[in-house]
Amino acid sequence: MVPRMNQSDPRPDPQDSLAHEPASGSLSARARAAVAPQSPYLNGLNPEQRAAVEATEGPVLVLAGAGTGKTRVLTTRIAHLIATGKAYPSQILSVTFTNKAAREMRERITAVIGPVAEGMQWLGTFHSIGTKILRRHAELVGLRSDFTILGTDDQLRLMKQVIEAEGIDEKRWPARQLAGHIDGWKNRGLGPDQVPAGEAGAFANGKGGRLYRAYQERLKVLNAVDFGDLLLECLRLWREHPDILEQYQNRFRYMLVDEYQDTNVAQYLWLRLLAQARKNLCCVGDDDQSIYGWRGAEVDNILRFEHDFPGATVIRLERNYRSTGHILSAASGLIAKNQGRLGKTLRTEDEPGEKVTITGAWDSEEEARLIGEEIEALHAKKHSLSEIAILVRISAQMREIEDRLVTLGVPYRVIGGPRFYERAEIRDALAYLRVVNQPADDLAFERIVNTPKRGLGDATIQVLHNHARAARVPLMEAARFIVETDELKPKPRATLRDLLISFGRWAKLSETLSQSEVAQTVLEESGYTDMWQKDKSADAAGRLENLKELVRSMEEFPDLQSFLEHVSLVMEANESDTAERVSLMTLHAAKGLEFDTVFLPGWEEGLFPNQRALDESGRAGLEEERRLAHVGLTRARRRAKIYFASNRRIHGLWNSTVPSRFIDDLPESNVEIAEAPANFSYGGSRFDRMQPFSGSSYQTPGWQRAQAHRATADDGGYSARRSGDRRGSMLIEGELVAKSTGGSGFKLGGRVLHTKFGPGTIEAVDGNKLTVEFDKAGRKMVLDSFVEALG
DNA sequence: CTATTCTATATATCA
DNA sequence: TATAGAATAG
Repeated sequence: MVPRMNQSDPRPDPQDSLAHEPASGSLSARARAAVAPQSPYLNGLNPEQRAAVEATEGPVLVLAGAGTGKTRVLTTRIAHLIATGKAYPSQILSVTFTNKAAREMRERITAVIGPVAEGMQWLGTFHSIGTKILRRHAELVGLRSDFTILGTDDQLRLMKQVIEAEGIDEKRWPARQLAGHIDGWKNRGLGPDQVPAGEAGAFANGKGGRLYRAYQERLKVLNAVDFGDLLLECLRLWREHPDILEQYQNRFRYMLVDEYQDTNVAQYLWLRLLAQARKNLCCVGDDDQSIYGWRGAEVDNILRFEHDFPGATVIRLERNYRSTGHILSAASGLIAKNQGRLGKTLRTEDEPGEKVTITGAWDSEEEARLIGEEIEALHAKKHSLSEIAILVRISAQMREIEDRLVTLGVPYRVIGGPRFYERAEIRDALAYLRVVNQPADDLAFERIVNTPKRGLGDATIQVLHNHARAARVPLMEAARFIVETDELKPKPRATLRDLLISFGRWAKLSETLSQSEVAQTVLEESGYTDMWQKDKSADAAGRLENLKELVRSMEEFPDLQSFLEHVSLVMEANESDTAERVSLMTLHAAKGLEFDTVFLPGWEEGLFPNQRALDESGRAGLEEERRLAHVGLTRARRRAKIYFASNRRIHGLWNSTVPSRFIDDLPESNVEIAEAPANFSYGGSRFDRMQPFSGSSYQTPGWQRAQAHRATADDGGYSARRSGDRRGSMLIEGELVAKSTGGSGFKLGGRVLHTKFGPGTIEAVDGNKLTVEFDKAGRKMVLDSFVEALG
């Protein structure tokens, strides 16, 4: 029954070989408890924190406001459980949301109680723990223990296939949308049979439920799960096999959950099943920091805790150790406007410090400039750049700010960009390795059959698919069959045969070479590395660098299998450089971090609070946005600076905007309005002045787009003329428009200068479109508004 | 089959 | 504006 243990888990488990002492540590831990009744690790905790650590029995909810020492409580509590001998490290289940959090917690526990903490095999994310459990009992839920975990892209591809197989028009009912529904159901712990009839009909005229079921069946055939399944299948396992549930209930003497406000229904059910027996469940969280409702988190879980777990102890941590008085009061005043909260009042013993500043800018460009100037000023006053952060609502805000920082030469780092393992080149490389490791991995196979391009396009794939489906075999096997027939034209047939032979060879290779050598070989022989070396686009070099990094990182793993396992669950960009840099990130990415100075641009209606959140979730959406604002403010230790702009470009078009209602939510005594900058000239947007033209051809999307282009891309002459006097812009617009519509000024054979491509010769003129042979960049089709006549 | 052009679309993110 | 995916031309 209990299949082989996870390979990455070499330590014997006291529960598996019952009544054995763990290898090391526990003796010393108990000795420590006996010798040191004073428990030094408890020193320095405030009374609430200490209560939270010592309330070991029964359900406990710790409401930990921002900056109140939450992590400290969590780690000390675990240390306490171990040091007092209440549980072995292996008997404590400790769940976090990110691997990073798990890693940090392990480190901090180790710092308190020493290497005993290494024995905490059940410290991890919901997903990693779910995986571990599922691998042990895979066959009970219809999987093999070496199942693959699908990433988002594989998931989508699979859903697309399912939709097409059902004969539904994929364009009318996009896979994206189906994925949204299925994710939603999984978040709520609903299997295909439990989806409410009304919702099952929400997709493709009532086929939603059926597609969900078909998708799950396909997953089983592929011996694969998606992220949601890692929890859902655990639930099913435990419900259908109470004896197994009981094993785990007995094993986990104490359970701790971090960031409880972020749990979804499935996670709640998962925890509740486990906690039913012993009830020693301690959840730590902050309802005021729940910002993931859009991906299924239920604030209700935390609001309902006392109801769900009768007799629960609730402990509030309200003493803030991070921010100065004004910042804290501003944040508290803001969040107090929310209805759905348990209620806490953060307090500090720190000085009031600086007030929160609010600065209005003319447009987002000026906003970026002002922020840049302030950063330079702070830097001149010897403030560390790594103690400065700019937190934006949406990542589209980043570009303008980055541009500004680049011009100023301020070093910065973007946190939370595309994850390392989500990058195209990494996913491709992994797909190769997956096929080598598991030839039946159809999704991976399909990803790379024609990457790099080798002439195996849609047509060939279609043939493979037909065979695979008819014979009910993996694509790889179907391919083997087909190259023996003459169904394919000679060329693709030969290419496909070569590829198959290569895969055979690579699979053999992995018996003799180390996995990183195999990877190196595969990437080279497949022509994948070549593909990027030939690519002369700007980011190709970075991609090659990433591939090298991937190969390097493989060396740390015992074999390919466990590497792939790790990779599908974790893998993060290892840019832990400590260089002096300003941090730029979204508010979501900022949760859990803190900085001396925090810039908060874009506090405008529609952007923040975000219109879409309002449209989709009404008041709940607004409250979540407000919590996000609260999170932003509470990241600041000493200075919080809010900005709004009166004009902002959204999807390339300028809109005039209204300051965010959150600005009015701030208590007046804690904020100050920063003086309007001197070169600030009111008098309406230059775009307001277009109004007289409304109804005319100037309102066409194309013209507006041209306007938008001009506003940013066209540098040089235009911006020089514009500088200083926005009122005069009307004339300039007219002039420019005349230039492009009249088509004058550009003649065949004329010389032009383009801001990006440099000088070139005009080869053709078509309205406002020019075909130009650039001296360096080759022939391009460009809009005339991007070039300037030379000579 | 591939390369180019066109067109639709736009939160946030973590496994 | 930027990008991804689809349509289309070669």
